[in-house]
Amino acid sequence: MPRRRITQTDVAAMAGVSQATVSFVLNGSTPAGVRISEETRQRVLDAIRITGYTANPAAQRLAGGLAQILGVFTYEATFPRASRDFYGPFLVGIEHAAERLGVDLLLFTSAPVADGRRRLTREGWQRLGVADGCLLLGQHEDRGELQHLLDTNYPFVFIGKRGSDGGRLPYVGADYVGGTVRQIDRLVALGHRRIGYVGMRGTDQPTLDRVDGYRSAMKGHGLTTRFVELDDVAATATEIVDQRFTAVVVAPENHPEELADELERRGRRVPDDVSVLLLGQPHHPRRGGRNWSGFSVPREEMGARALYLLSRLVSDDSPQRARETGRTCALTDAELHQILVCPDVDGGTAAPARTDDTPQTDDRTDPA
Amino acid sequence: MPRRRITQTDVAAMAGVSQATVSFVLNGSTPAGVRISEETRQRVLDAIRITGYTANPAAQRLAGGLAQILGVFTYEATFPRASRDFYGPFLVGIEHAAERLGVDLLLFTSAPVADGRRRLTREGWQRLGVADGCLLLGQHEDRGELQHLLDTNYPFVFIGKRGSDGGRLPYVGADYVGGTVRQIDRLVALGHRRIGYVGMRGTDQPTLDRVDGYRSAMKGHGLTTRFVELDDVAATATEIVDQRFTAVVVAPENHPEELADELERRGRRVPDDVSVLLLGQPHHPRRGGRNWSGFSVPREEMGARALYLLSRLVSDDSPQRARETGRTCALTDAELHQILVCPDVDGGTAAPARTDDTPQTDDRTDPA
DNA sequence: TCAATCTGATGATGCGCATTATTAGCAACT
DNA sequence: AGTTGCTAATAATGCGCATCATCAGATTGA
Repeated sequence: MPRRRITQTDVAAMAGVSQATVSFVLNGSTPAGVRISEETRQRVLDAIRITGYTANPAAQRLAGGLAQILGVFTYEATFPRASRDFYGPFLVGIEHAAERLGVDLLLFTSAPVADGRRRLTREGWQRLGVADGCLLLGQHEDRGELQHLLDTNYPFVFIGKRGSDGGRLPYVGADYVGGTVRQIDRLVALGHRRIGYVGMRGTDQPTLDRVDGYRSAMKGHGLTTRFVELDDVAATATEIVDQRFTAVVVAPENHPEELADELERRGRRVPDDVSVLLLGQPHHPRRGGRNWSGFSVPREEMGARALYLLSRLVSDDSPQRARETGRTCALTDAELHQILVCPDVDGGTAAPARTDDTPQTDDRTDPA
Repeated sequence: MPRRRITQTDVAAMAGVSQATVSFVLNGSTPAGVRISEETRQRVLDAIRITGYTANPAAQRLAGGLAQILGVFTYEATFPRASRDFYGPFLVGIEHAAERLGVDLLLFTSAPVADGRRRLTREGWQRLGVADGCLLLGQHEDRGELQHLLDTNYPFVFIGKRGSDGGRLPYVGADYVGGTVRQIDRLVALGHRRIGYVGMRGTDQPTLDRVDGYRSAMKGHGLTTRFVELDDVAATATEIVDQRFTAVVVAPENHPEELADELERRGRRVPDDVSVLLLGQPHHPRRGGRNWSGFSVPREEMGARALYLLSRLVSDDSPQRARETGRTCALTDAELHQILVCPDVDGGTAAPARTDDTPQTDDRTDPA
C-alpha cells in the first residue's frame, strides 16, 4: 500500500494518458466534444483497479463536483436525551439509506446551539458546502434561513411536512391527519362517543395536523369535539374524569404514561374505563411502560426516503445531468412532497366503550 | 445574504489586504517570519465579522489544513438493529463531544459491507482524508489495515481496548477486568461460593478481560473457577442447576433474559435461588425485561472521551503545532490509552446466598 | 551615504479535481 | 496542394485555502 494518496495523476501516469483523461473516464466523459476511445478507457479503468484509486472528496467538491457526501442538519439540539430518543430512529433510517446509496454522512454538529435550538446561521450555512446536499430535521422558525436555502439553489430535503412556501420546499412527512382520523374511527367503532383530545397547544405541523384530523373525523361522525388543555397532568386527568370521557386521544409529548397513572389513581382503569390512544410513539419510553394503542410514525422510513429523495435532487442538479437532460429538475410534485402512512398500532390501551355510559344526549352535534 | 460563498479573497478586499494576510490572521499567523500588525489584524477580523466569513472545509483540507471535521468509522455494520442498540450510546457521546468541540462529524457509511462487517479497504481509506482524523469503532481483524493506519500517520483513536501492537494504538476502553472482579467480590460478600461463568467463547478483548477478571477474583477468594459454555440457552440453564451454582456472571451477548427465564422454568428463582450478574448492558433490551445487577459500560463517556482524545491528536499533528512545539506527539501514554471504570449497577438480580447450600467442601482450591 | 537589519506585508505556488479551450493527427474532398 | 471535417486526446485554468519565498519601506549602524 502506498504512503501517499493516489491521485488521478498517478493513475494517468500508469495508463499513459493525461490527468484530464482519467477524470473524463471517471465521470462518463463527453462534457464538450471530448471523446475517449474504448481502448484508452479500458487502460484507465485497469489502472484505477490496480492502484485502488478513489477520488478525494474534498478536491471533487472544491472543483465543483459531487463528493458523495450528504449532510444532516438537526435544528433541535440532539441533547438532552428526550430529543435523542425522538430523532434516533430518523438517523437509523438515514444511515441505512446512506449505506445503500454508498454515500458518507456529514453531521453538522458544529452549528451553534442557542436556547436549545441549533441555528443555521450564515456561518453554519457556509459549512454545508462540503456536502452535496443536506437533510433538514426538526422544527425551525427563521423564514430568512429558508429563503436563503431556496435562493442559493443548494439541494435540501426537509424531514417533516412543510406547509409554508407553497410547495417549494421538498419534504418527506408523515400523515398525522389520516392517522388521527383512523384512531377516531376505531374508537367510534368500539362504541365510544365522548372522545376527548388532550394537548392542542403548539403551532408545529404535527400538532396542527392531529387537531385537523380529530376535528374532521369527529365531525364526520356527528360528534362534538372536546379539547383538554391544561398545564398539569393531574388536572388533565381530573378533567377527563369530570367530563366523563370514555376515550381520549393524546399526542405523545403530553406525558401519556403519567396521564394514565393519574387516571388509574382516580379509579378509572385504562382501557376498561377510559381508552387512551396515542397519536405517535411515546417520546420518553419507560421501562415497563404501557403498550400503547394508536398509530406510529414511520420515522426510519421517513429518514430513508428523505435521503433517497435528496440523492435524486443532487444528481438532478449536477452539471452533468443538466447537460444531458436539459432541464434542472425532473422530479414531480408527488416525489418532492411525500406523505407517509402512519400505521395503526394495536396495544392494550383501547377497549370497547362500557355500554352503561355510552349515549349522551349532548353528544350529537346538530347535523345542520 | 450573499448568493455566492464568501471567500478569503472577499474578506481581503474589504480589509484592503491580500488573501494571504487573511489566512495568516485566521490561523494565528507566524508560519515563517510573517508579521501582521495589530491594526491590520483588527481590520481583517472586522471584515470577517461583517461578512460572516467561514472557511470552506473542502478547500482547507485540500490545502493541507484542518477542516474541523472528525470521522467515525464503524467496523460492524450498524444494521441490523442489534448492533444499533449497542453502538447507539457511543454515537451519542461522540455527538455530544463534537458539539462541544465545534466540529462536524463524518460517518463513513459508504465503506463496503462484506459478511456483515464493514471493511476499511484501500478505497475506503482514501475517503478518510476529508476528515482531520477518525474514530474506529467495533471489532476488526485485518492486521494490514492497522499497519497502514500507523504508517500513514493519520490521526485515529480506537473505541475499545486494543491489546495488540505494543501500545502504539491510541484507544479509550472500558475496565472489564475490574468490573468483573468487583462483581465476584460482591457475590462473595453476599455469601456465594459456587459462582459460575457463562460464555467464555470469543477472542474479543471484552470477553478475554471478563474471563481474566473472573479468574483472578475467584483465585483471590480461593474459589474454584467454573465455566459453562454451551450453544443452547436451555442447556446452559440445566447445567447451572446441575452444578448447583448459587450465582453466575453472564456476558450480555449470552442472552441473559432467556437464560433467567429458563432457570425459573426449572424452578430456580432469580435472584432468590440463583443470583445472575450481568457483565455489561443487555444487548437486546426487552420491554419489561429484568432490572439487571452487574456493571455497566460507560459507552457515552467512552465515545466522548475518544473524540476529545482524537481532537488533541489532530491538533498535535497539525503542522502549526509541530512548528511551535517541535515535537510530534505531546501526549502521554496515559492519555493515549484510557481505561474507564465500569460502574456497578444495583438491579434486582442479586441476592444473598441461601445458607442451606453455601459451603461445599470442594469449593476451596488448595491455597498452595 | 550606503549597506545591514527589521517590520509588515504580498505574490506565487500547489493541494486534487472538473471543465473549457485547444491541438495533433488523419482521412476526405475540391 | 490546400482546405474541410472528424477523432482522440491534451494543456490550461480555477475552485478556496495554507504556505513558502520574496519584497518594499523604515530604521539603524558605521
